[in-house]
Amino acid sequence: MSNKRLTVRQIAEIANVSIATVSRVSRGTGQVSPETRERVLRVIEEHGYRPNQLGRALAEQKHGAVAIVFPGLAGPYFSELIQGFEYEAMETGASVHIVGTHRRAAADDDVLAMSARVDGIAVHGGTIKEETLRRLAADVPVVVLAGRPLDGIPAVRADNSRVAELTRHLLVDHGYRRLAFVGNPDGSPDVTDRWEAFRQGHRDARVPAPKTPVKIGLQQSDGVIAAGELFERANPPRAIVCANDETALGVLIGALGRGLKIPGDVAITGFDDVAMSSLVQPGLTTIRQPIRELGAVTARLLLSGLGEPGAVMDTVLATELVLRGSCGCR
Amino acid sequence: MSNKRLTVRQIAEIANVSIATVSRVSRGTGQVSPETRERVLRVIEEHGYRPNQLGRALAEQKHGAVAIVFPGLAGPYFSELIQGFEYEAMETGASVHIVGTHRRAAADDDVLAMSARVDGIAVHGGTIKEETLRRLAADVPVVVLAGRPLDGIPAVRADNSRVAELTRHLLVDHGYRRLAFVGNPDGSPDVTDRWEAFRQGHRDARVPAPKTPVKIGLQQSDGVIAAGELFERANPPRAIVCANDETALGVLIGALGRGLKIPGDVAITGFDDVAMSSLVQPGLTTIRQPIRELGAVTARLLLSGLGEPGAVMDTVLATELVLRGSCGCR
DNA sequence: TTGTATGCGTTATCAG
DNA sequence: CTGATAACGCATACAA
Repeated sequence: MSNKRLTVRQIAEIANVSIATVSRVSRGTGQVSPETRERVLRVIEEHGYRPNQLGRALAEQKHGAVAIVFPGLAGPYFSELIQGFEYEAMETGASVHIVGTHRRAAADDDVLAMSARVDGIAVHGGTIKEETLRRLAADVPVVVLAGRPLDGIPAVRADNSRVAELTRHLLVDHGYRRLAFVGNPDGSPDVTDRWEAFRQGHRDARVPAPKTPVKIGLQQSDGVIAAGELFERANPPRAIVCANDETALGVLIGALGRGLKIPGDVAITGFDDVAMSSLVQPGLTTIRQPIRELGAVTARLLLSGLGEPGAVMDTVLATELVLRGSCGCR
Repeated sequence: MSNKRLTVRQIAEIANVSIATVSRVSRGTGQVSPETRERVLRVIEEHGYRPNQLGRALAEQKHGAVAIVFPGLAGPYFSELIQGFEYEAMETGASVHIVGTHRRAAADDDVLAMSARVDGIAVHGGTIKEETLRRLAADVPVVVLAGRPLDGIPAVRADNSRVAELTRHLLVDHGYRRLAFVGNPDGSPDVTDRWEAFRQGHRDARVPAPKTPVKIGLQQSDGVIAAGELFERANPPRAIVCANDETALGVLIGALGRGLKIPGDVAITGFDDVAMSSLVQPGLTTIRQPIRELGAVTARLLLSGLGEPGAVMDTVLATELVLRGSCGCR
């Protein structure tokens, strides 16, 4: 186990060339005569030589790695996001550190420490304090993912304002009253935007909006818990707008478990359009955001060398309203 | 942005000492006189000096990082597993690379490339070929997570055999016949073990077992799809044993959506005991495995320097049968 | 086209 | 207790 690998020097000696030539051959840069290249290549192949990442990193003054920071990893949203990010990063040969803060106390310090190990960091909105974000950006290139630009830090996000359109659809097209919003705006820029759009939709339709959202997390289990609260009310809501599909599915499961009819007794909508949303009965009305693309764009931005004047500071990706059965359509 | 950090040399110059002394002070090793230490410490503090990770890594000949390789990141199972692993790794100051293979073609190569960047790799069962695993283990310490030991490679896993007990419970205590197993044994050691235990349970109860499982993935959406297939059969199963909770929840949602009664029309069981399982109506009967602990034990093993003679080759963590409403209990 | 020599930032050894 | 100095493995400007 753990055989000692050979170094440039040893390969150079065996192939009877200088270490410079070995380096040139192994990384394909500079001019090398065909015969020499052939010979060196054979030795490299034969001994399974691969340049030591540590030495290379030090010489090149770069880690060849980037990091992406999340609140947690649960659910298909993060999975998709990471896939998009990871794939794009791999393309350029960079490896990816994934940091889940899991609302740990030391999370901010961990992220700061991470800055010493990577060439850039993507930070998901709502994971670390703004102050920490600023300090981080002083050490290393940073992109905010699913949040707003801050000072010189660029952001990549989806168009959450479409929730206003969805809300208007429920109020006007279906004529529902007594809507509820499920999701906690505190600490999540996405949820904040969606809650605001929910209220905007009410204003557009000239219907008074609820004063407070049902503050709860973004996982499916949170949705079940929210359902428990909402359906026990004396005057339960006619329609429930959830901050994401996961909670919407949780609410839907809670409703189904109570024998409620959807959308007959209650309409439910989400945000994301994850795989489950088109599979449940009835299908979940939601807003599709290009999650994978979000991750990919973030990675590209991070790896394209930020900070030049005239750089893109805010990238907002389009979203799309997807009408299925759970809102009352069809 | 990206201010250039100071080096040992500059700190040494400012503090009027040698770089050796700065190193000693900054890492707290060796003997330094109180006055000198004080002075150097002040300079370090003042200039916010932190040793460059690249230089340190090269000098110490270690990366200070470990990796954990997964098939995908979807679902609470992986989230929990990673949390357990990450927390334990952070304790020792190591950072964590998370690699999702996402059934990519180049996954094996990516994992191999990863070996040049870390001090150890935990590989989840069913992610890469055995051959790749062996080559990997030649380069770097490896632990198999949720799989079986291979050659010299140790494994950490949960006791899947308890599925036999669960199966027996359904067959004997509840007297169900026509059970189905949902999950694809190919490529997942855990599912293989559970499928085998399912058959063992039938043998124990002297009931003929189904010849084939419903081969499908481990996500909730796969469960919904499985439900579609199972409930369309001319002779649908009386009880469904799922390879994990996610698929079980998917099946349950599919059943609920069709208006089926659980457990009246069909009993459903899972494996894992994720948060959702105690929240759905009826509660999901399942087998609890200590997911977080699984991750933690793996990290500890990986960081404790493997490979000595007499090392632990196989760690099997206990699981527990959790009876709720979905199997017919209560 | 090829080789020599230097730098990258630390840690660690060995004299003093 | 402190300081020179040698690794660590690679990339690259500069010479030949």
